[in-house]
Amino acid sequence: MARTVAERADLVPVLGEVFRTHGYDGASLAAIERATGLGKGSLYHFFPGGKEQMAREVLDDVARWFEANVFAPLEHASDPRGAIDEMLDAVDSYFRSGSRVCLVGALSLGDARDRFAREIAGYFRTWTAALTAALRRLGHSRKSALGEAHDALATIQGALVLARSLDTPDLFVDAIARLRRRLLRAPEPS
Amino acid sequence: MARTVAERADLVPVLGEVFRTHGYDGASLAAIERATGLGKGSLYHFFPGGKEQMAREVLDDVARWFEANVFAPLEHASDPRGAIDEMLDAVDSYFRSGSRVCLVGALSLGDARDRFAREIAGYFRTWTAALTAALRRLGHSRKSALGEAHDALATIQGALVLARSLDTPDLFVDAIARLRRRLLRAPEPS
DNA sequence: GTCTATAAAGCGATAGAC
DNA sequence: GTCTATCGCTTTATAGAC
Repeated sequence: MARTVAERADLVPVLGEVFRTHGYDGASLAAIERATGLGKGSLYHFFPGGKEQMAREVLDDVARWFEANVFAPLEHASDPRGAIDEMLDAVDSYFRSGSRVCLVGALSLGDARDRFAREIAGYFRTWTAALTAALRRLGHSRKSALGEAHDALATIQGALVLARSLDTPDLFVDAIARLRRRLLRAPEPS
Repeated sequence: MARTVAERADLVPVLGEVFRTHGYDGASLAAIERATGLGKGSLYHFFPGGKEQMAREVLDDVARWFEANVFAPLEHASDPRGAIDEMLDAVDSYFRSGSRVCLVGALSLGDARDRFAREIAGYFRTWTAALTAALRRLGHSRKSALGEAHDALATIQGALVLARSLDTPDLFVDAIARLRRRLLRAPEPS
C-alpha cells in the first residue's frame, strides 16, 4: 500500500475494507494508517472530519454502487426476472462469494448504529422498495412481494454472518443459489 | 441496578446486555460499571480475566440456554414438527420479538470474531446440526435438510439485522411467521 | 466484596515544520 | 501533501485501603 501522492478517489475503497473488517470502533487510526500507508497528517488533510467523515464517505460510496448496480436495474428494467437475476449476480460478486462481509450490516450493530442510523436505514429501505417493485411486476401481491423482499434481504445478510462465522464462504454461494430459485418461481395465486 | 452485594449468577445476564448492545469493543468498562452498578474492583474480583473473561462467560451462558431450550428439543423430541414449532417460539421470545439483537452475531464481526471464533462457530454449527436432524426426520433428504437449516438460520440472523437497522421489530415477527410456514410444509419429493 | 487511586497504553485529533 | 510531535482524554488493568 506504499504510495507517494494519494488520491482521494482510490482512498475510499481502502477505508471501506478497514471498516468492513474491523467495524467502526475497531477501525483505529493506527489501522487506517497501516492500510493506507498514510500518516495522520495526510488523512486529516483529506478528511478534516476525521474517522466519522471517512466512514460516512465510505457509506456514500457503497450506496452509490448499489444504486447504480442493484437498485436502478430492479426498478426500471423491462424484464423483472432478468433484473432479479442480475441483482443476485451483483450481490455475489460484491460480497466476493461470501468472503466479504456487509459494511452496512457491520455498522448496524454497536454504537456505530446510532451514528449512521439514517444511512443504514436508507440502504435497506431503498433495497427493499426496489426488490418489492420488481416482485410486484412479476405478479406478486403487495403483501407477498414485501414479504419475499424482506426474506431475501434477511437471507443475504444472515448468510454473510453465517458464512463468516463458520468460515465457509461456499455456504453463501449455496444460499444465493437457493434464493435465486425461490425468487424466480411463480408467485402463489392469491 | 444499585446493589449492595453482588452475586456472580445474576451478573452475567447484565453483562450480556452490555455486550449485546455495544459490541465487544464498544462495551467499555465504564459502560459495564454503569450497567452493573459495580466498580472495577468488584468486577475484577469476579472476573480476574477482565473483559475477555466476562464475554466468554456470557457466551457460555447463551450456549447453555440454547442447548437446553432449542438444540436438545430439536434433536430428541419425538415429534419434529412440534420441536420446530417450539424452536421458533423460543427464538421469538429470546430475541424479544426482534427488539433484541443476537449476541453471537454481534461478536461475529470485527476483531471480536477472531477472539471468540471457536465459540461462535460452535453455536451456529450445533444449531445447524440440530435443525438438520429434525428436518431429516420430517422427511427431507440430507441435502435439502441442510439447505433449509442454513436458510432458516440465515433468515433469523438477517431478520434481526434488518429489524434493528430499520427500527421495526415487527419485521422480525413477520419473518418468523413466514419461516414457520416454510419449515413446517411438506418436503418436496425428490 | 467493594471502593479509590493510579499506572501504562491507546485513542482521536491538532499544530506546525517541511 | 506529508510528516512528526504532542495534547487531552479514555481505555484496560492493578494496588492497596477498608
